[in-house]
Amino acid sequence: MEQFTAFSDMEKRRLDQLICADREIHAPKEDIIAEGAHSGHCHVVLSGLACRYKLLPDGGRQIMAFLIPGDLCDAEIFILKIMDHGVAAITPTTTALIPAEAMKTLLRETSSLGEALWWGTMTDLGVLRERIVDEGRRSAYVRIAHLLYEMLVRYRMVELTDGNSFAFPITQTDLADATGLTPAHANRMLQKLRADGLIELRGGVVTVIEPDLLKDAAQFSGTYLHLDRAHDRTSIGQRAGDLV
Amino acid sequence: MEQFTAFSDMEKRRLDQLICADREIHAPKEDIIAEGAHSGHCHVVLSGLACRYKLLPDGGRQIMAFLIPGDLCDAEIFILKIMDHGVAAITPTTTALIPAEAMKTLLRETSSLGEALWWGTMTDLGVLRERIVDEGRRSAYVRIAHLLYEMLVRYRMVELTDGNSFAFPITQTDLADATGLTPAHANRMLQKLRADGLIELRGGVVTVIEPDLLKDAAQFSGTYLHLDRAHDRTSIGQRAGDLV
DNA sequence: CGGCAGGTTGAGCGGATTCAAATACAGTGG
DNA sequence: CCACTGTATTTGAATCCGCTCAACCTGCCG
Repeated sequence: MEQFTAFSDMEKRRLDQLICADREIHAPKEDIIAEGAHSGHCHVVLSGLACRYKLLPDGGRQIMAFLIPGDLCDAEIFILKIMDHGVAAITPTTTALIPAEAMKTLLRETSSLGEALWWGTMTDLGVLRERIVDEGRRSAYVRIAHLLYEMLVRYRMVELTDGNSFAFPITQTDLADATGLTPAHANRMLQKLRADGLIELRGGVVTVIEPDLLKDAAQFSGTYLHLDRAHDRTSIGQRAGDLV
Repeated sequence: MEQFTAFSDMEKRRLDQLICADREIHAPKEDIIAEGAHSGHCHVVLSGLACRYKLLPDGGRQIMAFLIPGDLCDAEIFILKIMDHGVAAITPTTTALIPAEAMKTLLRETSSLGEALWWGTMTDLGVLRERIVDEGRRSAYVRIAHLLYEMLVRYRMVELTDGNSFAFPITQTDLADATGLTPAHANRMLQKLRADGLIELRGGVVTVIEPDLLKDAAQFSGTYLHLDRAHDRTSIGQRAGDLV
């Protein structure tokens, strides 16, 4: 959230306080929030990797978003009765629980935090729209490239990259579920990306060998991530803004 | 927005006041807001039909959402610098302009309106996620059925249906751009829907002949529209909730 | 050592695309 | 009232991307 605006010390302290209060640890494949659930608190990912997903009548699964540290799992809990989708851990994941009440009052009191939450939600909308473009109009090869490049940018934002490498330990089945492909085809496209020398993929670590070429291959334009408001770009995760 | 919660008379008056202040009329194919733009006010659709879209380098177009009366075109204008996508009129469309300032102060003053805006945004997120499932995992036939059924429900919410008919004068090219298909194939699937006796389509008016069958064919589950909060369902557009 | 999950590979199929031409249709001006 | 024009819809045939479904391989863990 701090991408959007600088927080005052007091605001930071309040956030820390909320985050430290209560935590959960989730094992891989475990639901953090199930579809149809309504809990009294909000989950924030502190470490690990999770995903939003929906199951289909025919047994298929569609992953709609990956959640990395700093992401809010269920902002809708403020307002809506039930979750219209599930959130599951992919790797072991720790989350902080913030009471919905606390969140609501927080929004009323301070405007910085409220605006930051709006920014996060608006950015989520942008990411979803981009994914629709992906699945609607881009080829399998481009889709995978796009997903990987987007994850590189997002991991940079939270300073979880090592150069052009980042830990992204998803199975190819997950990748397929996220891109709307079959595992077999996702595999072939992944191989092509490697053969083209754009990326490397070993032991759950993605290394982008040619960021510029990958960006081109992905037809990536980062405006939808709205990093332009970053208050101090030089300090933000090795300048994620340079990638967009 | 009134789907979510009843407004007080004062709140209604304030809304009316804002909406009456300033208006725009847009011709078909005209941009209401262009990609990359940033205006100082928010657009609300009063009549007509518009769409969110993105253009692709290869000349293709992806429609990400249809906007019907009552929908907000550019909620992001509060927070974000620029639009990451465009909004264009499909039929002649009138919009009300609300100064971003007025909107911001409105949110701080009254909590009902603020929550309603959150509800609208959260619902938008849900609709986008459902579209991702659509394009990722559903066949062309199901996709078209789903889109049409969703529009039936949404038009009911704003009481713009006549029985199971509603005016939805989009071209098949638009339909194809929205579903991620080619016009030729969209046409064929549309014909199949008609041949199967599920819908009728004449002069820009969609008539759903067999709502239940269409819903099944669409694999539709309306939870993502979050109509459960409707404060007085019997009064809401011929009970749109009954369709979900 | 066996079991299992994930990754890789191949052959054949089919849904959706491409591209083209034919047809319907509404609006316009003669 | 009818040609004329441009746009939208319909149809056909060939092609291709991505799917299906199967077998096979690899590494890891008990």
